[in-house]
Formats: sequence, structure tokens, C-alpha cells
Amino acid sequence: MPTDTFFRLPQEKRAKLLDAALEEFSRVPFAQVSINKIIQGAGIPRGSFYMYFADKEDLFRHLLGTYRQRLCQLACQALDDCGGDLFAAFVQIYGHMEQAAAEKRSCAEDSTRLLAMFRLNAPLSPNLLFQAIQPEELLTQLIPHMDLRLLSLTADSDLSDVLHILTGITVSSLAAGAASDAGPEPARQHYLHTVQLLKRGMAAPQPISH
Amino acid sequence: MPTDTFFRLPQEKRAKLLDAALEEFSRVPFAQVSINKIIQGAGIPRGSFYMYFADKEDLFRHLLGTYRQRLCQLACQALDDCGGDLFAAFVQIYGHMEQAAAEKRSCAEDSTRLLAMFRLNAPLSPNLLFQAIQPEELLTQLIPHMDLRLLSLTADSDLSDVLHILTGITVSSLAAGAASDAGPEPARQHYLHTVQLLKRGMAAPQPISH
DNA sequence: CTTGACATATGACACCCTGTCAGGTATGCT
DNA sequence: AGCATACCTGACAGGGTGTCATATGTCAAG
Repeated sequence: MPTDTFFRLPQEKRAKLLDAALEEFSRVPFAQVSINKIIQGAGIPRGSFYMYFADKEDLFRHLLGTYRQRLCQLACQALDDCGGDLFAAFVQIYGHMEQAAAEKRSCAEDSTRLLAMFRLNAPLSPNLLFQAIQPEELLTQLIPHMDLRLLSLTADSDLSDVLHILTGITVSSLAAGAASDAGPEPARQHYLHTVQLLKRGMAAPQPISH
Repeated sequence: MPTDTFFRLPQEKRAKLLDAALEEFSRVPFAQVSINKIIQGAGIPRGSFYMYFADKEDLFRHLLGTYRQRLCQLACQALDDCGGDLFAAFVQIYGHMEQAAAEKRSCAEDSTRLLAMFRLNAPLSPNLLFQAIQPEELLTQLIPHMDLRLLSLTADSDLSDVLHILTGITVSSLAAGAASDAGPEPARQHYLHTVQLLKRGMAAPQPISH
């Protein structure tokens, strides 16, 4: 969690710091991110950084928090577009993120850089991602937009589990697609196929009787 | 990939190095692993390490390769125990790994340390894990032990996808259980529940007709 | 205006780490 | 002995992190 001091900072300075951080986090994966680079980019002295953040992870979490909000908006929108169909909405979100990750040209745009950052860091630290995305809270915000009749829910926790699984699969497919040499299309096909598999179930419908 | 020189090393020296590496990789997660600590533990000079491995990741991959073999044996055994039921086998493997990760007391035992290493690193680098586990190769080795009639397979790639999903869920649940303050039981219940969900499918069986 | 208490800023410092490389040693072949 | 080849080694350059004593700004009360 950033310090209170950080939030009391003049907007301009805060923005410049976050900007430089975003730049660096979209440049290399988490492990290679250098606080040195960030403070050089932001034009602040070393000591100041530690005035605002405990360490690199602290900053990363804060950036992901911002991302979470955008993601939630995106998800609500997608659900509305898809008549509350969670699966269709996830596919739409997948497409959106894939596209945004691909056109990292206009790095000036915040959202794109957030996605680039996500793309770089998803394979390395999905646990951090999960931590920041807070699927439980996301769930309560999404429920009003969902058509629950489209899901097979038998226990209370099912909905949470479904979201968990879908999120995990989506993140890992996006990461695979971004990392693949063959371009995003194979990963996309694979993702679509996997979602179908999740929908219909993996066990044979009728147990073999002997 | 380790150097040829590494494989030409006298067994004793090679064992001592791998031992020290295992020790360090079970102590802290990947990002915090220090090559310095490893070479001190192994009693070899700095330069020698780079004679054998390109870097930390190279060594890590090699250790995971060893792990993969054990895992494959474990999986085949579990499948045989479970009459070829992939889901039951995964649940059994889950239990085995959970247990081994818990009793990290006897760190002298190789397998336990491998699991401890896995436990520490699973949350941080599942992509590296996947890379080393090579699910495709694992698949070909497991097929003979599986009863495919228990699965709902409609396309050629389904089997591979099922394995992918199951592996991902299992790894993340294991990691969650190991990291949780509440002990392993909640994570275990959650895992069992999730596997059921995967088996039966997430979409409502009958689309609502209007 | 002065004082003191408090928040904030700063960069030099101690410490740790990595990957390299020039020069050393061992071994075996001719 | 001479030579090639493989192997070993530790000092070094370069980069990184987190801290801390000191400096600076701010503001209310005397």
C-alpha cells in the first residue's frame, strides 16, 4: 500500500511517477523492473521513491489496483453486450485484451500500457494478479449483469469457482498467445475451444455400466 | 540446458552442486534465489557455476526436468490405482503433493525438497513450470494408463486441453493451499469441488427457450 | 518574528548480486 | 618435451536495493 505521503503529493508529480512506473513495467517483466529506471524516468531522487512505496511489489500492486477497476468496467460492459452470458462475455474480453496488447504502439495511452504490463507480468505472477484483481469483489460487482440461468449452479460457491476457473484460463491463454511465435490466432482458437470444454464438462455423460 | 562439462563432472561434485541448488530453491522463491548462496553451499568458485549453467533459470529448468520425471511416475501410478480415471488420479496426486509439501521436515529427502521448491515457485512461475513439465510429452506417457471412455472427448485436441486445465487448476490450488493461513483443508475442499465442476460442466444443461 | 514540531526531500553509503574474462592448471596425445 | 584441449578460478565492472543522517519546507502558537 502506498504511503499517505504519496496520496498527498501534487497531482503532477504523482502522475509523472506512475507514468514512469507504467513505462518500466510495460518494458520488462516484474523481476527485471528496475526502481532505478523508474526514478530516473520520473526525475525523482532515490530516497523519495521509498518515501512513497515500500518496494517494487508495493508499487506493482497499486498499478494492478487501477487495472482492476478498468477490468471490472470492461467486464460489466461485455456482460451487458452478451445478454448476461458469462462465457460469451469472457470471450469478448479476451478479444479486447488481445487486441489492446497487440497494438502497444500507442504507448501514450494509459490503458494500452496497463495491458502491456499485464501481458508481460501475467506469466510470471498470476498470484499477484489474482491478489490485485480480487475475484470475490469482482464477483459481487458482476452478478447484477449476469444471467444466472445460463449457468449450471448447484452449490453457493459454484459461481465463485466458475469465475475463478474462467479467469485463470483466460489469463493463461492470453499470456500464451502473447508469448507465442505463431501469433495470437492459435492461442485464440485454443481458448475458444477450452471455453466450450468448460461449458459442456469433461466427464463422459453416462458412466459405463459393466 | 546445462553444459556438456556439467554432465562430465564427477558424480560427487555434481551431486553436491545440485544438492545446494535444491536447498536454495526450497528456501526462497525463484526471484530471491541467490547463485552466491548456491556456490557457497556447494563449495565451488563463482566462475565454475557459469561453466556449467548459463544462469539461474537454466539451473531451475534442469531441476524441474528431474521433477517432471518423478511427477510422471506418480501420475502413472495414480492412474493405475484409480482404474484409469483421470480425475480421481489428479485428486490422488493432489493429496500426495500436499502431504509431501507439508512434511518438509525431512528436507534431507530429495523428493520432499523438490516439492518444497515446487511449492515456493509454483505461484511465481507456473509458465516455467509448464515449460519444464511439458504437458504434451506427459500426455503421451499417460494415455496408456487412462480409460478414455470416462472422458467426454469430441475433438482430437480435447484430451490435451483437459490435461492442461486440470494441471493448471491443480497447481494453483496446491499453491493456494500452501500459502493459506487456514491450513490445507479449505483449499483441498475447494479443489475437490472445482474438479466436480469441471467434470459436469458449467453451462446450464438446457438452454432457456423463450 | 521567532520558535519548535512535524512532514517531506535527498543522495551518499553499505551491501548484495550477477556475468565475464584473463590468466592459471590439468590431462592426454604425438 | 611440446602442444592442444578442456577445465578452473577469483578479481572485477557494472548494476541493483534499501537506509539514514542531514537538509529543507510548512505551519501554528507564543
